[in-house]
Amino acid sequence: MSNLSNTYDEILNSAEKLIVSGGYNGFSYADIAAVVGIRKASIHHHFPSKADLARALVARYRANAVTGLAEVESKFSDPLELLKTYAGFWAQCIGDASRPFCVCALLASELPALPPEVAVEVRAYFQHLSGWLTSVIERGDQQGALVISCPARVEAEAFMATVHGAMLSARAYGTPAVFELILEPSLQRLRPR
Amino acid sequence: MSNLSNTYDEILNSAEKLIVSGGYNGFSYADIAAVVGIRKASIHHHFPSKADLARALVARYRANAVTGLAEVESKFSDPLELLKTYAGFWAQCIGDASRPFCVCALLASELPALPPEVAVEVRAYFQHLSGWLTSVIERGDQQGALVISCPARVEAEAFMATVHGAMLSARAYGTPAVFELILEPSLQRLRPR
DNA sequence: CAAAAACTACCAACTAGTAGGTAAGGAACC
DNA sequence: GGTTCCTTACCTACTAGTTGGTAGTTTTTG
Repeated sequence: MSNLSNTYDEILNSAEKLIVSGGYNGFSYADIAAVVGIRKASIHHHFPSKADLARALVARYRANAVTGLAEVESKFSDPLELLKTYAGFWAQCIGDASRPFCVCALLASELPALPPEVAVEVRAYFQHLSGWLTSVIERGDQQGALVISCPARVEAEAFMATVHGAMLSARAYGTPAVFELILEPSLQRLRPR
Repeated sequence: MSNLSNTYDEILNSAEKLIVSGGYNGFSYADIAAVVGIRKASIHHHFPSKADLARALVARYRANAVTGLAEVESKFSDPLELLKTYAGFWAQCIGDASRPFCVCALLASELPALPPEVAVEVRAYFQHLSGWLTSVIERGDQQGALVISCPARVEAEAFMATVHGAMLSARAYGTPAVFELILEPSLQRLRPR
């Protein structure tokens, strides 16, 4: 019986918003307390240290990604459709500003300054995502549903990098549309003629 | 008569190192003071506020990029060689850990939390780099020295995004080699057969 | 000398984190 | 049914240390 609006999750939700906009050092217990409507000390009850909070946050984020990707895979079987859906998810998140950046992409950029237990979670996210993309692309290649020009693993790493770089550009320019602009040719290249 | 080891530049140099590892909120005047060997207050003599320091830092970074790209362009005329040199520059920086990340790519990720005057500089860096890449690719296309599959501007944005995303992946995995792994097919695709 | 660049000595605000207390809700026991 | 006991979740009040920034003074230097 998980409560939809329990304090634990509300803390993680507001921390996620804050972290997405300013990174690990860009939020404080005081910030979260103000948003959630409790006192600073009460956050320590749920998350003894800031590193605990961030670790839990990234772990939840990663778990959601794992189930999310699995769900997409159960809905579509065409590999190109899978990649399009993944890219489309972010295009929408960035477009409507509901989730304008990937938590793990942001944290990866400041990885050397992160508590080790958080860094481990971030790395695991990258590994899972790249693994998923590799398997999709590999299958697409075998089925002839995708045209690849280098090993599936490399194609997958390049695709993931393009997605993250496109996020960065969209944020830098302040124009969400540039994300789709960049992704379009990447997807086009994989389409069989 | 610019002094090679004046305090002003030393402050910027150490700030750059610190910012590259932990972002805008990942460094403090105290950190810089410890590295440079002066007192905190002396930094305020050169840079009244932290935003001033960061703005000056990114402005210098951007100016170096502008002259650096112009220099590369005066050494090579082949468009593909130019792109390879740019990518190779970062491959080396990441490989020998001398400059493991682009200051502006990092700051772009936390753009919403940046002082506006810093954000402006970051945006200008992106615009210049993407403009340079566009002109190189456009020329390559006209000369037949490059094979492009979408408008030069789009190709340029995609190339820049790939570079930044590859940086992120190299940092996330902790393996510099992944940067070159990702860039290689991007360059290969542009090569005429 | 005068300007530049450093210094000492502060400050208020904020940082993560701690100590100790209170109120509410069950479960266990008689 | 009432009492005891433990747990959860919050609170107030505090700590030690850090943050960016200021005022005023001394040293260095062209």
